[in-house]
Amino acid sequence: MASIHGLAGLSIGRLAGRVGMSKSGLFGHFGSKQALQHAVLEEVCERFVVEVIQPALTAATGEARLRTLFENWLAWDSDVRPGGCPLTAAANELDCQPGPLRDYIVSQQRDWLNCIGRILKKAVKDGQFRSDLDVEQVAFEIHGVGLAHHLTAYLLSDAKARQRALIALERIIEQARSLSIH
Amino acid sequence: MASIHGLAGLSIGRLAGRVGMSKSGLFGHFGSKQALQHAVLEEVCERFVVEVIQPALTAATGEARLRTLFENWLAWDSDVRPGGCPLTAAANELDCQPGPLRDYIVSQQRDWLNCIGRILKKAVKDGQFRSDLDVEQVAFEIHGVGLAHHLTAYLLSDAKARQRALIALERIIEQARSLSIH
DNA sequence: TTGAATAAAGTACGATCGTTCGGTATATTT
DNA sequence: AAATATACCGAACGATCGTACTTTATTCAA
Repeated sequence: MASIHGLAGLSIGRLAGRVGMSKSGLFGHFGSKQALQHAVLEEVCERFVVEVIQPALTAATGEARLRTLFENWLAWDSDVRPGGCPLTAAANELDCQPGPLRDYIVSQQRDWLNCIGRILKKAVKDGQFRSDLDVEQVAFEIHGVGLAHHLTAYLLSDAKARQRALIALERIIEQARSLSIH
Repeated sequence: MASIHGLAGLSIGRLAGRVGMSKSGLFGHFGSKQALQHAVLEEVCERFVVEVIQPALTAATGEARLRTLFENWLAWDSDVRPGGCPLTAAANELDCQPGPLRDYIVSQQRDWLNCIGRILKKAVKDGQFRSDLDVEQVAFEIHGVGLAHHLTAYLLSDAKARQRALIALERIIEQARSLSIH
């Protein structure tokens, strides 16, 4: 519900109806709407770690791990959830609404970029990627590919979204591998 | 208001208060909330064309035009509007809510990608970019860089967002210029 | 000068929002 | 067995939502 209607559109009454409870019965478990929203975000983040990050950490390091992580991300984004990644939706919804919810999303977003960054650094250390690679820059670009995938798949309903995203990643990897041209 | 609180959070009462009118007085001009939301989107699109696309069409064609378009886009995204590009926000908000509003956003988004695509094609025809360039793929990637810029600037409040986006564009251009490596 | 059209305001409606309160089962502890 | 905590419900609150109806100014054409 949060991924479709947004965190603000996730109303307690409708949610209670969906799970077969009364409004006040559901409300009692959280105490406030903001606490419910926070709980939703925490739950989604936990699942994200389990479904996207952890399986990638068991894969080989460096380039292969990066590829696995990215493919897991695409699968996560287009899998069961009817509205696409709820974190991307929340990030866009809250990007200019200060408060604890936004703070939480910001920290999670930073963690995500750092996660990509760490994998890239390992690939540099292992000599797969060139030594002068701007890791944060590449993480920024990979993140952008994921966002484009989200919109292309869900807004434009374009079946080629996944393929486009994979090609874009390969292009980024290829350029991270080769020596810089000046 | 739409860029901060979303199109759903743009309430007629609050908007009327902001412009110093009564709720019903403002309502009379539109007839329904959906018509108001549609009018907002149309107004934003019109401004987007005037501020981003049109000035780029007067610049030189091909690569230079692409650069100008992209820089105009970044400026538009980070300029006056307190919540960043309202179209990106609306696209994310409506991506899974069928209806005329979503249809409108979809068509505008397609126009935008086609606009980028046409400029790329001209650059290919002029020999600036390689002849076997996958134009739609590059448009996809450029779009992704813009989305990453939006989130990096507004959610992460990262001052380097603009620089990151410009570097990413240069990388894409560089790769569109060189011959493909197989 | 009269009449029609328009713009704005005021009021009110039913719905839904988040939230509070009081009561009633069911579990758990003592 | 008694006491206590927990889970849930129904009802209600004040606020706000989008929308409709009525009325009062203002503008403009006949």
